[in-house]
Amino acid sequence: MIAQHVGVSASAVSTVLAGRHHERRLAPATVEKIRKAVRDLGYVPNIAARRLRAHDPEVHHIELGILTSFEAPLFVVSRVLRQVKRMADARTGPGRKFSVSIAMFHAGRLREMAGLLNASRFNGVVITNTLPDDDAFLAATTLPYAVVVLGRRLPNYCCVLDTPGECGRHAAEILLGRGCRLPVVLLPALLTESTADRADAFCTTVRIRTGIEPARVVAAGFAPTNGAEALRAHLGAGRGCDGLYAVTDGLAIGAYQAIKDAGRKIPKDISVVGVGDHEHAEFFDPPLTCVGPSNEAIVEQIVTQLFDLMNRRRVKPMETFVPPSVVMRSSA
Amino acid sequence: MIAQHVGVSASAVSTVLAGRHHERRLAPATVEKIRKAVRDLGYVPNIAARRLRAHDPEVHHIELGILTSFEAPLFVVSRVLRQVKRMADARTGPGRKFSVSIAMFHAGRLREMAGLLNASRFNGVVITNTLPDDDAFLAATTLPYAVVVLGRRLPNYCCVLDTPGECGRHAAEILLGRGCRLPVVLLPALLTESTADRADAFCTTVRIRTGIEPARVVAAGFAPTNGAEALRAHLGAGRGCDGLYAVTDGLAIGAYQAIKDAGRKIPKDISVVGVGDHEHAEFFDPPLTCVGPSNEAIVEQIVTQLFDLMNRRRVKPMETFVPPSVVMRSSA
DNA sequence: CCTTGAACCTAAAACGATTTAGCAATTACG
DNA sequence: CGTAATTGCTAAATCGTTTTAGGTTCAAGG
Repeated sequence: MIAQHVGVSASAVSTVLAGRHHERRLAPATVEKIRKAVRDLGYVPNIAARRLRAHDPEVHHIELGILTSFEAPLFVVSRVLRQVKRMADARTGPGRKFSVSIAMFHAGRLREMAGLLNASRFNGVVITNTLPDDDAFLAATTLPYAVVVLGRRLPNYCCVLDTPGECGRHAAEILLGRGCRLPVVLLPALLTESTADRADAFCTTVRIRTGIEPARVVAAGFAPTNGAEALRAHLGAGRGCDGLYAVTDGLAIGAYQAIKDAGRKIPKDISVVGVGDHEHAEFFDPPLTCVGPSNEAIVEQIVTQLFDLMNRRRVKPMETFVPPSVVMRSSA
Repeated sequence: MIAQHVGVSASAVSTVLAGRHHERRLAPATVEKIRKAVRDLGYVPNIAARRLRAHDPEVHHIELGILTSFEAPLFVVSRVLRQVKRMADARTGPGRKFSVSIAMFHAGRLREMAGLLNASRFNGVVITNTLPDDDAFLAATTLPYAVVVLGRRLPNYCCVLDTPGECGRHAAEILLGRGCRLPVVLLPALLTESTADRADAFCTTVRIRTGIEPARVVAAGFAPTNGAEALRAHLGAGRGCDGLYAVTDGLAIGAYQAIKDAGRKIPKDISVVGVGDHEHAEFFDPPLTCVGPSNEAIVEQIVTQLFDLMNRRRVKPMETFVPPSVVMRSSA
């Protein structure tokens, strides 16, 4: 304990910090001295020690984390969280409690997250929204606890992701089915593995079916503004578009605005297909047709695997592919 | 350690669980025996103990949490998180690291969150989206660490919230200013302190200015569907509406749909004012005029106060009122 | 002067994991 | 056969806090 360097006491500090100096009859002068020392030294109690000391040996505390990057939207993450919490609640009892939390890392800097390597923060984690650097880090070190990776393929972990190539293919088929001749794909500059896969599969499918190479409109980021800007530039330059696949719903929102501003109608002039990663895709105007991860199925898989790993009912890494869900609404 | 009850070993278990049995030359038979015991007993390592042991005494680890209810949307929460993280990063150095995470509680059951009372989970927290039960709990026990409460008034904590009455008043003035004669407020059945305040202030202002009592349309929940349903019923019953204040953007989204389905135009037939708690209010069609918490200002206040509390530069509870931000867009 | 009680503070154990140093038994080597 | 090396494991220290039991000093009461 730092404070005894200055003051003359040891466990009195604890008493003061807990605000129990009255019942323990510490002299007001001592209390003040301790408070001052605490303030001057910028003392920060060690949470791990407190927790170790405070916990009831009869009850096991299980710590679960959902790890995502700061930059990513929280829609899917929050669904995972709710499902994890549901399963945790079902398994909670006397002698068994869970804490579930969301922890964030700067995209590409997962390795810097404290307690990840030495297993001193979580009993189990779901990791998602990683960038290639993070994937490399994960691939290089097998974390010694329950880990499920969402949306990436890593040989040393349990991975859940939508069937590669399927999203893009379905999206292409929907647009071609509506008779589109000038399909366009709207994608962010910084590609994650899944967005890249969607765009590539889309282009490949269109090329194979029609011989046309779809235009790739690149947005500066994931935000609606970025999507609007990029598509506005494309339409403004007079380059054709009668069908749009936005690899992220955020981009689709922006695209809607650009399309409407250009005086075009959805879906009459331009059909739009999104991905379904936005909470309110159903309430866009018109409601957004989506081809994308089947969130319920994916979340279900993730959580099942996480708990299986923790119970050591499953030990080998495996890849689980979940076929995409197709939700036809009126935008295409 | 549980496993030595069964096996014959003590710290060998640790070795096996860390996967270091090769470098420590444990006999394969022993390893298997330990693995089996671990599996059979459902052993869960104690995170607090690991962390206490693992941490470098030279570096202080500060744990910050954003506590919100499962039921609430994460938009504002994620903004708080990002700002907290930014300030934490600025203060990080050798000898000083931060972890920031979001932890959720079931609305009304904050008291059940582990480690809250005995300060064994966080060095500082921001608490938001509480229900009256949670508020009562907080008011009854002063948590002995840095706490900032967002959106509620509690005498024993630092509270940050938008100026009471202002949001509803501004919203009313905007709608009346557009000449609305039949103002309506759309609100959820389960009222939080802030939504109730918005609705009440709105009604009061309208009544004072015009003598009219606005219709209160009550939605079953916070989701767009709830808003759409409620407003559809209202419009369907032939009850008038030429101006709408939705106390939550989720409800506004639903309202948009109901209004459009009824063949009415926004803002020509019905002006709509929202709150600005949705990430993409700007991209609604038409863009949503918002009167609501000035998120930047509030987040700024929260985070400043949190760090001040942790440094003990501020000790007394205080209420901070942030005037609402008004963002005029085309929906009203 | 001795006893008692109050006031104020401290020593030490405990929480559960990891790791270092080292012990005991066996095998290899000269 | 004696010594050294290897194999396979354990005892004990350690991390930082809280709490229990108890110690010391001083004043009051007899």
